Amino acid sequence: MPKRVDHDERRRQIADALIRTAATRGLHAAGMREVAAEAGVSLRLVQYYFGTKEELLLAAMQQLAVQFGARATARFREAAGSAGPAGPRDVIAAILAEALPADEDRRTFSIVNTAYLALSLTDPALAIAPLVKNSGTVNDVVAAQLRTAQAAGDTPPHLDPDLEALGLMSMSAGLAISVLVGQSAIEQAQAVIDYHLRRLFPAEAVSR
Amino acid sequence: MPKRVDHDERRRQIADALIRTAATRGLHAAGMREVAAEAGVSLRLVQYYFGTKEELLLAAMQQLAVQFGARATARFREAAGSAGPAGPRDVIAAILAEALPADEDRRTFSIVNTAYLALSLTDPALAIAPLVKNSGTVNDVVAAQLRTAQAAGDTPPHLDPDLEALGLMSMSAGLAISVLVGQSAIEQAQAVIDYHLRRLFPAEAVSR
DNA sequence: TTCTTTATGATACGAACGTATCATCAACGA
DNA sequence: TCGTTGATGATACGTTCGTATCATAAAGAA
Repeated sequence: MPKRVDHDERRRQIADALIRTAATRGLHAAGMREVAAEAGVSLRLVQYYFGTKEELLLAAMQQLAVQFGARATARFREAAGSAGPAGPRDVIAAILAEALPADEDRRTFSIVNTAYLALSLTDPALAIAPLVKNSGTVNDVVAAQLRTAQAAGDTPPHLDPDLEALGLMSMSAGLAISVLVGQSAIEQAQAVIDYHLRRLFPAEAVSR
Repeated sequence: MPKRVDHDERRRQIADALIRTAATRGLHAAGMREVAAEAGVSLRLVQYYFGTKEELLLAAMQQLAVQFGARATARFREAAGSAGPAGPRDVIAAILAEALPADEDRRTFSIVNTAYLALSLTDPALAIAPLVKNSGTVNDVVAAQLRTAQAAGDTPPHLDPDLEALGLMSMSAGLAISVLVGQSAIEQAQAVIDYHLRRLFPAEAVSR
């Protein structure tokens, strides 16, 4: 076999170029030619790894979800530090903070994620199922963490974990958009998040 | 003067056709030809009333905001009924309920509004300013109503009106998207809204 | 009637897009 | 060395889009 090349790595590079382009010029404006130029490869190669644009869009969407999960995990692992495993509050706080456009990378994620969301609402080719599944999984994780916290006595037992999880994640998504359009500052968004975290975990102090 | 025709009314009809088309096939896919067909007029007439597509997009965006305001106003006027003027809770509940895709009309609004939001993030031609201004105005109204309720003793004084208003509106927007993608049911979204309304107005009972 | 406005029809142009099709070159394992 | 695979280049096809340009018909106030 000649010329060993990591196909998955190449696909990731090209998908990253799409995400970068979509963050600045829009998802619909990110054409095959522009993605190729952003990735530093030829148009022919983009066609080589992704036969169709739809295939490229789907791959980039999935990659976006993977990146988010990895970053959130890394964040609450770091938050826990050497103090044993990460507690429910650390996990939830990490997920919520990761969804806010605090820096350039997360801003890119929020923009492209919003673009995919809007596109999925009307474009049947872009399956809405995986997007919902990813978001639903995060939702379930938050709800499970709340139940754990309730069992430990850190969260008031009268709260509905599923409803609170849905409310938290929805608020986080809404706050991200609010910050993106410049309607509110990132500090305000984080303040709202912190306020509701204090409401859900009244016994513990606010970290950071 | 020959042939009296209400220009504003015609523009409204065409803009409505754009909104209807954008709700089903997407905002970027809503071309001049398709809008003309949806409105039942010729392509030439669309060009006649809106010289540019950008002009049409801006007009439809503004119309979307006007429709939302009118519907929210009508809703809390009806909620108040003959029992004098509408209270702060009625106003806030009406705004939040109006933002949820409970029926076909409101679903259309949510879809197209989300599409505009995503498009504004990357398209400089579509001024983000009016969109932020509209959303910011609603935010201020909610905050003002909260302050009024605090003065009347219906809302706990330790709450920050601005932060609560931002959180409420953001959560409402996030819930709308959650319902649109089918992640959560409209009843769940309304339950989350009701829960937070009870938190903000603990003395009053839940209406409807 | 006459003139201006409203509206339609039939195209046409240039640009951009996704996609496809040639040939060609470099690299590396067998 | 040889053959397979990765990668590039140039280019072309068909479609769709926004926009522009003709001419023309209907309708109502002056």
